[in-house]
Amino acid sequence: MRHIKYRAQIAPTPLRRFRRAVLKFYRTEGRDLPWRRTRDPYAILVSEILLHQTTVASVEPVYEAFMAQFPTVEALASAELDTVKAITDPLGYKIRGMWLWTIARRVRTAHGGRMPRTLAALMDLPGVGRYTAGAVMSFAYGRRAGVLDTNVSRVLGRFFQVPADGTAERQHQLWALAEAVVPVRQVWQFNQGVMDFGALCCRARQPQCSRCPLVRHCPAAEGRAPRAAEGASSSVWFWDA
DNA sequence: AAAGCGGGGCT
DNA sequence: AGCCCAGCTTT
Repeated sequence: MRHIKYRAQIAPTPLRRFRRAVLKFYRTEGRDLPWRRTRDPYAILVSEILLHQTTVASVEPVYEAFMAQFPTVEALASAELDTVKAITDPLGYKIRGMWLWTIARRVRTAHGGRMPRTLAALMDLPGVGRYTAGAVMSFAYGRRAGVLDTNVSRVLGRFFQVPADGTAERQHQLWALAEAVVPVRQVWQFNQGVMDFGALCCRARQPQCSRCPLVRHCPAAEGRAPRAAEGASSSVWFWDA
């Protein structure tokens, strides 16, 4: 077997349980964020780039200001770079203003003014990696693409017991999982939900296991709460396909 | 595989 | 003082 791609195979029960819990979590506790009120791929992309290694609370006002001043990709393409950077620089990672401006100009010149519609075309844009491209595919276009950010990495790593070494192999496994767990329906709600679940419940520090719907089935919650007596292990394995 | 980007928030 | 934050690009 040549050119083998890893695929994650997850036992059906933990997978379904995980999906159900995430979707319910989003219905009941999901955050109301400005970039969740639109399906405009341009607006989604702007939000995602501003959110790189930056907290939601910091991004919110900047996103509002950015969209007010540059409501369309054409508006951004026609703007002076300095006016863009004036808005985005305070967030840090100051290259992002240049990225957004360059993206807009490239969309105008190379894509006829329309946002790219495929994962590959999106990833070809400066500052757009696999996460951001997947976010646009699922949040703007409703496509079944995986998203792996710091939240999803932590949640999947814990629940599906991916060893927390900093290796490329771990990243590989996490990406395979991130794509495998996305349900066929309710892609948007699920991907938003995993991130909310990670941000609000399965947090990096002081995870809220006591109010976690999955605590009885989570290997990482050992000692934090009673485990289910049987069938609790979320077996995950990988093989060449 | 590792470094660099970066300011803000929270412990 | 240290860790974390809806990552990506460059050595």
